[in-house]
Amino acid sequence: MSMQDTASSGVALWRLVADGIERGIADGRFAAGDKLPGEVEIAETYRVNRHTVRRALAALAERGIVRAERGSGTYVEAQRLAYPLRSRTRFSEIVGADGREPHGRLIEASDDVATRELARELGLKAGAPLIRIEAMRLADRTPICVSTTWLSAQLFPGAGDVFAATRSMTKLLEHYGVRDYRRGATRITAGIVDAADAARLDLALGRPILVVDATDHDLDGKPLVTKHSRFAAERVEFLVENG
Amino acid sequence: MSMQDTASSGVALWRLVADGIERGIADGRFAAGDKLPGEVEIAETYRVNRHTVRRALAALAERGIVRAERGSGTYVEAQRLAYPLRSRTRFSEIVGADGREPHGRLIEASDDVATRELARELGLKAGAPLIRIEAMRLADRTPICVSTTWLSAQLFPGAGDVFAATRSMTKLLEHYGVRDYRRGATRITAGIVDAADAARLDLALGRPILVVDATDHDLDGKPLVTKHSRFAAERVEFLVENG
DNA sequence: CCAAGTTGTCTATGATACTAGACAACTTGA
DNA sequence: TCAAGTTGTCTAGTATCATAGACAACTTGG
Repeated sequence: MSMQDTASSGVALWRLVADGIERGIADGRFAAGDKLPGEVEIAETYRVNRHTVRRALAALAERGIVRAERGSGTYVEAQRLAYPLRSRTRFSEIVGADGREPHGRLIEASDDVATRELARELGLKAGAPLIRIEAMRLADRTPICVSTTWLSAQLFPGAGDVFAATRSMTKLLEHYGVRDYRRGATRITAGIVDAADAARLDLALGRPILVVDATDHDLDGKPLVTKHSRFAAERVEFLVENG
Repeated sequence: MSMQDTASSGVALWRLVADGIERGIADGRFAAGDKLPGEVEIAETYRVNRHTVRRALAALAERGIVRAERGSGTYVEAQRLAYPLRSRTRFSEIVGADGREPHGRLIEASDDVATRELARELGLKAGAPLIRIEAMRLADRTPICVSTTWLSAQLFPGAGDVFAATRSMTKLLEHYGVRDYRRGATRITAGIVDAADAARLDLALGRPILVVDATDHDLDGKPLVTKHSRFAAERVEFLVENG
């Protein structure tokens, strides 16, 4: 990359610096509100030009993770999104309650057939036609999670197009006459982001994710959709209420 | 990166292609000796210029993973290094037996103090002075593992310098009069490569590693060194003899 | 031998990445 | 008020990244 590199790795220097700083924030070395070291000092620790540091900080500022104040310093903005797990969980409401702006984005919609596990979750027979929606959710400009959602193709024909238009699962269900729904049991595990999700979540390489599997039901308890979501672990914390 | 990218990710296109191909090899989609698709076909599947594919293949060839034959095609060279786990395990012998050239490289040597666990492994008291050696091992030009080795600073004064000169743990021990040694119990687990090791192992992002913890003893059973090694899982397979 | 398909090499162009130095604009604390 | 430290902006030069097209050199199968 730079002149000094003996062999280019294919990863830009500014990205390495940005990942390093983001990691420092994720690890708690820099807390929300903290002042980062000066650009010159960061440049010295990473042994790069100050402009390269500025590129890295600009990328972080673009995502709302840090905020530069001229003459004063650069400060950490990032805060983990508090994500309460209740039976009535709406992404847009959670993000809005945090004072941030929710966004949805469709990655891909395709036809699929139910595996035995999916069929059990959705109360269908194995092999039943499904619609698979791959989507992404952001708070302000920071990607929060990628999720794969399956719905019955018979109950929700053309669901992919509806989601593309509304970019909201709640509105999609409304479109088919579902006025309210509840989340059933939620399974949470952890893992490491794979290459595809890393690119989508704009996540530093090799970082942990929270994996959430859940099925939403209507008020009669009939399964509507089942989801497999991957959250950037460093950008969210799940809150489980006791009692 | 490219003109078509809306936002540059900081990772070069050729690196994404190279990682994709290496992943294909690691996953077994391309076996050793197989012919890869033609450069034009690869360029189409990744939607990049043929020259970008050539850059990716050159990087893989540089590491001995593929081999190009003019007029014919590009073939997979990579083969997992068979790594027998015996009480008498010498990296250089294993690699040599595979017809490849072993290399050692010192990353860092520093002073350290024994944690309770390290002290127990080495038969010392907690807080005892240690020397910590961070080293890397390669077969031909492919990195195989990164390992952290701890030795007693009292038994092996200046061990860091000796390792830097000899680049071999066996020779280091010989330097202090240890003629032979045996490996004790070996603990194997798996994990995901962290950012630092990923860079050192030149490993595609988010890939699994084999984690090996072991302590070497002299012939009287006295602990000499204890190691924490991280192997690129896709480049090695451990062989455990039964009986 | 020939045609098709492969890798190797060349030239060319434009966009990015990184470094370097200088100075402006601003904040903070003494 | 002033000096020191901070971020913001500008110009400039070199190297890398990626694309594009053309053709050479070679292998393979018929």
